[in-house]
Amino acid sequence: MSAEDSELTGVKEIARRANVSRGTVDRVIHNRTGVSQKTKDLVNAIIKELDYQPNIFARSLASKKQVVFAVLIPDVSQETNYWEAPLLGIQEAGAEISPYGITLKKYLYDVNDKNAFLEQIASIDLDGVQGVLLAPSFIEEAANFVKKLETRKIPYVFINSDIQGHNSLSYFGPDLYKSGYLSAHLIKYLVKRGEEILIVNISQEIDNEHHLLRKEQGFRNYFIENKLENPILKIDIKRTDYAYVSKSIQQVLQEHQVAAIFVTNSRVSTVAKYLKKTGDSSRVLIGFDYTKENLAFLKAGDIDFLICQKPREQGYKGLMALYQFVVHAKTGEKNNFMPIDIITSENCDFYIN
Amino acid sequence: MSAEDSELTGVKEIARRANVSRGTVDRVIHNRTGVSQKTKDLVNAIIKELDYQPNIFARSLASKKQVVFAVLIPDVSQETNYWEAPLLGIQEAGAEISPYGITLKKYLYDVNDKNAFLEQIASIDLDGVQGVLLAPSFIEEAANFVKKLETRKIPYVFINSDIQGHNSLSYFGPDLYKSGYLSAHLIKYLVKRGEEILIVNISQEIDNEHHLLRKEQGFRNYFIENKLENPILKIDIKRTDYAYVSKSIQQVLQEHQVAAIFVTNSRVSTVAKYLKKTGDSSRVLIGFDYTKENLAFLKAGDIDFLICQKPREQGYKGLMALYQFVVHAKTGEKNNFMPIDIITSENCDFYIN
DNA sequence: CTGAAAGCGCTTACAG
DNA sequence: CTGAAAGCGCTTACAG
Repeated sequence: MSAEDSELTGVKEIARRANVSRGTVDRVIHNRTGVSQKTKDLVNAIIKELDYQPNIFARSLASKKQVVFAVLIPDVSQETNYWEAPLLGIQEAGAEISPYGITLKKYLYDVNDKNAFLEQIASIDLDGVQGVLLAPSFIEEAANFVKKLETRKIPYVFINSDIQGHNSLSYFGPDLYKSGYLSAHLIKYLVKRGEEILIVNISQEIDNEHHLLRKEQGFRNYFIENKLENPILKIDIKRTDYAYVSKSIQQVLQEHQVAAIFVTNSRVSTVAKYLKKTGDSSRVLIGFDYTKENLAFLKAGDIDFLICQKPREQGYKGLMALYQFVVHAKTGEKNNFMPIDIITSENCDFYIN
Repeated sequence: MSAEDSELTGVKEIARRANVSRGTVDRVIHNRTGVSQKTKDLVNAIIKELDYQPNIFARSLASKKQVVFAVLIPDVSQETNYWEAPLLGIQEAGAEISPYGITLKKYLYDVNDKNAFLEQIASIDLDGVQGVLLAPSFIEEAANFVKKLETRKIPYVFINSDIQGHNSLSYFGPDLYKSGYLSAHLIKYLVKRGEEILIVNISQEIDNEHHLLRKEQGFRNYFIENKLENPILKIDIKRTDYAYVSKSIQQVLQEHQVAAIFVTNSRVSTVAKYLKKTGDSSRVLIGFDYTKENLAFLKAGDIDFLICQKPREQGYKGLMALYQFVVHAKTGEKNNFMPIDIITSENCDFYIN
């Protein structure tokens, strides 16, 4: 029995059937050069017929090659500790898979500095990298980078936001459209008929394909689909410092009677800070992310709702997906949208990323 | 360099230093019999000195032994599909670790039938089991079982609820006290001063150490700590069928002016069904778990809040903890309390276990 | 383009 | 109580 079983599987059996050596089978399996097309075809046919699954224990034992994954995400900044959470998830997954010979190389960049992003990309030595986990903060630049990865056949996974039309292994992050849509749903409960609503995009990078705009679109479409007639204003603020943001907000609020403000990212704390200063807390304020700044304003009642989308889990699952693919040749779902958690001052103490 | 490195590690090096064979080192590592105390001590000292970490690839390649985990949880019943979620998480983790030679054996029991629980326990062949994941639904019986596991040195992990004072490897589930506490916090917002509140425990098993009582305690303590003067009634219903539950509820509601009802488990749908039938929707109703029955009543407005505690994740993480310990000798946190998610009709469509 | 042999770091019989 | 040898299923050099 067991002798029979063992004959029916493994490189040895493939070699026996193909009448070649195990070395040659190995060459075919790993797509190495130096095998005649004829032998290659034969071996591949047998591999298929046997539904051969390599023994990953034997493989990693024999090949002392280390698998290296590059991680390209924003650094924690003074303005926000948002990226602490994905990094934590990445480190958690990294610790879990380190016994299998996987090493991480981290490339952290300033989310407000496109050049820093490009510099980090340039500093990655792709020769030694079997996979990349990245947050494509700068869309055009990230798109160029992943094109390079594709030609080199290096798999990559997006977290936090994705770039549509690219061939990533998978994506772990919000369904941007839906989070905007849900925000609108929440705000609907809190404004009266006809009251004005303000959408605020705060980012140095706002262009046609930016992901904030996909949230905005979801938000607007909720009102359209539900035939709600509240006027929707919007303002794009292209600097993130408090002075600039507060001035911009002040201006709009002077000119309009705004009942609710929807900030499309974690910068909501900057707006909250301004509103708190004016002492006017009559407006509803909704934004994103469980950062420590936002949390303080949420607890103080200056922010009404925070929408969170499992930043830790994005990092954890993103890296695991890369591992499953590279080491076990397993592919999961391509798009993995995180749940949309609604955090209020009531449940915030119990929230876990 | 590399020759030097390889000399400094592994069984081979330990054997060399101890002046014994690799076989003997192996015997010591696995605590097998047939080694003199002197040799044992010497080898152990060297293992410690070298901080020896076995190569799990080589180990599983050489030892064709399969690792088996037993999973002992309730079956999905007609009354509730709650246990679908933990099972899903367990299967997910099972698929992830199956390449490492881990097999699961599932023992599902009827949550209303203590004998079924005992029968399943009896049918587990502990000789072939390296770890157990269990939900200790029947406390005394489960306690006896884990005592047996302890004498046999088989590690076990609790999910969903734990038994205090036992030496489980870890626990993944709610902080029962806190979920009761948070429920009280929510209800506080929804009742007026002095209005009566009803606590409902529905379970065939309600005794002094039952976990529903820990929720009740958290609930009561919130009111005490915050010096709220709402009268709190409570009723223990020891059968789970609709006819019996509805009659019990009817009786209390006839005698008391109840403004809010807190059901301490997923049976809240049974209460919702009754209230819906009476056509009286003036009372606030809070309960637990994202079952399909509860969800329907939540959407219809018959249940106001559901508290959920990541049932899928409990299963997933519980099994992974067992794996990490048995295969990698890694121990994590002992108590892993799940976040307390508040589900309303607004966000229920976006909830993920 | 291909094969034969050694080796990865363990465990498993078997022999004494 | 202990050791020498073979083997797990792959990959890696080396030789031709």
